[in-house]
Amino acid sequence: MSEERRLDVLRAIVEDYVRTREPVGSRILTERHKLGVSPATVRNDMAALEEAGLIAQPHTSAGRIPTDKGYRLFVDQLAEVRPLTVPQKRAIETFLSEAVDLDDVVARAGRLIAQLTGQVAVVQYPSLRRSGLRHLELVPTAEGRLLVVVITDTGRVEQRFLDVPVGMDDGTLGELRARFNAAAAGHRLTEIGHAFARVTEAMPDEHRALATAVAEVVTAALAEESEERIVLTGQANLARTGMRFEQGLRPVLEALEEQVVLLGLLTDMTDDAGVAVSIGHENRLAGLSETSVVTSGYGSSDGDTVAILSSIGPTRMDYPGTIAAVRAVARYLSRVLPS
Amino acid sequence: MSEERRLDVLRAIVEDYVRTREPVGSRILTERHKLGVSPATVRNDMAALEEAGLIAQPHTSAGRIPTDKGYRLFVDQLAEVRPLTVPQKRAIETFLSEAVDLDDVVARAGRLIAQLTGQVAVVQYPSLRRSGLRHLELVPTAEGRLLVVVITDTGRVEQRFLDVPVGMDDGTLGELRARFNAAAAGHRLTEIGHAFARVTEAMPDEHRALATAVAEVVTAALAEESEERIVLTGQANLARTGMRFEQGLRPVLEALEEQVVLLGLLTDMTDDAGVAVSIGHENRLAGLSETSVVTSGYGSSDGDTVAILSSIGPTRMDYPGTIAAVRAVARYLSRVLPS
DNA sequence: GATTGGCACTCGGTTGGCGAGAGTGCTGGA
DNA sequence: TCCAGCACTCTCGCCAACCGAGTGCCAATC
Repeated sequence: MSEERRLDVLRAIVEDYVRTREPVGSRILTERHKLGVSPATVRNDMAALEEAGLIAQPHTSAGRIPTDKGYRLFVDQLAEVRPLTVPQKRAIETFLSEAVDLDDVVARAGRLIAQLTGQVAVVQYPSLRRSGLRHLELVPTAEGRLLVVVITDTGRVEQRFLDVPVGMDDGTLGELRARFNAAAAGHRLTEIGHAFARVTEAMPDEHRALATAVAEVVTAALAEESEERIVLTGQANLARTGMRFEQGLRPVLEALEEQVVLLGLLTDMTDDAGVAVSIGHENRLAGLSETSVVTSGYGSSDGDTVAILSSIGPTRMDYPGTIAAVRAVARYLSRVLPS
Repeated sequence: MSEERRLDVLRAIVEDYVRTREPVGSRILTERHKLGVSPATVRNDMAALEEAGLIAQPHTSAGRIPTDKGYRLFVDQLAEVRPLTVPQKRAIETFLSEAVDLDDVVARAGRLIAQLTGQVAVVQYPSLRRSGLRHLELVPTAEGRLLVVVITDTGRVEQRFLDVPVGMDDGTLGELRARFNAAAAGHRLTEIGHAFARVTEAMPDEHRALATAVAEVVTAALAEESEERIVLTGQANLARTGMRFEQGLRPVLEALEEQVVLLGLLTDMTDDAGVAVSIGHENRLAGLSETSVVTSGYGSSDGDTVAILSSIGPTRMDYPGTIAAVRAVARYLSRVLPS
């Protein structure tokens, strides 16, 4: 009993099931794939594969479908890389380069992945970690409310509201802004705290509280780690024919709305710059136990993974195609994004 | 045949159908509502209502369900306002006031509406129209790429990428930034164009092109009308039991992803500061023909509608409750947002 | 020993028929 | 104008029977 042929059978099962979405039996298998053996032989192999936990049958007298473990083996050893077509690549490049600002780049990347894979795309924004302060702006809004705008040297912009005690005037604000900006110029995050402290100390007593509050907000914004935003695209794809889940769409949609948890899942998965795949129950999120997640970090110039983009679909997904799409978009993204 | 009772019957049908989600017949109607007449009489009224196109029966020998026209009449004349409970109001207030920045306010408003109505919330961001320039920042990113950050005096922040010819240095950028900021100070949008023109003219020849490009991007960003972003929340609610649509979720999800069209729908609907309801086929979007949209603008201090928030659910929705929720959140939002 | 053909068995899905229940429209009487 | 009664219609759920696909096993063959 050839071990190699058994894997051929597994590959055939996965490919057929992904395509037809129906349990595949021994007869059809021999008809559609040139295995060179009879159905009976395939049946024996199938029995062995089932013994190994790689395939299962939904009920007696139905064909076999791959288990999570089966998909795992397929992805790790059996799947062949299927590069995108040249037109596809070109489309990615032009579409991304037309982006008008940072948010737009991210949104477009999401749309690309959703389109290419026919699934849901999840893109996680660059985080602020290790950012320096480029500029600080203070904008009074409603009474007693101040909008603090922080621009980092990586090009990220953060906004924060601040409740301020009454009795501040434009002049004070202008002075405060000028001093903070001067103090922060060229400093890294770690040093900004000290620089700001010196500024607040130098302020006249009546404005000290305000200055401290602003300093706090700014450093908090810079240090904030959870300030990673998530963008979802292509949720309509969930309703496409063939996206049927045993448990229905509900757990999936709910899981996708749990942005914080989702974020954790993505960051945990993405080990380095490569593409990672998490299959079915491998996902910690219960709602995603019928789905697989394909992620890739896109790195900054210094090799660190600053953000993640991914595609989520049923475990019965086209893994080679999805992996190729995610990887391609990630690569182009690394090129376009600010270092 | 009393006209008044006929409307009572319609109201009873709408309320019952919304609650039970099942066609309602004459017998049950007389049992659950104190109409003071017999089923037979109700049947006559029902026949009249059906004649008027206000109700319909899915098939013979089934109860009646309201038509779009029936819902319209219900909303316009029959529905009683049902104010939120005090705890609900308090929850809205605290939750919104905890927002940390502008994006957060919008996100929280969406979550509130989704939660309160159990439907999908759509929030449209403030547009930039008529904004003045507060500050301009230029951040070099990847080679040949410049990030232009525009902060308006309404507290909105916009980012744009700009491809620049090689051969610019930090000094030039700094000077450019300083000059533009000085030129824009205190000017309204209409005047900024002229101010910028003077700046570019005054620049040395070798930097004139760069200056012109920046000026263009900034004015474009300020003038941009389509720069209205949309945030969706609570899509998981679509999968809740009882959100069944004849045509399935697909057209709905697809319509929700068509952000541009959706935006058009919302802006068309929202006439002024009040709450507007669009029912079923009244929506121009075919995908939303089984849904109703409840919108409210939230206004700036000068009374203009700057943005819109809305709740989308099946035509068979709890109109009084949804209207109350949307209106309440809109009101609190107007209070918190920058003028 | 691996492979194969044959065969009995299992089981899910489909079809068709039947009865119950709900609701209507209509008619005649109060 | 309202109401009670009655015949009619249609959907839904249920049950039984049937069909087909697929399996597992066994004995024969290469």
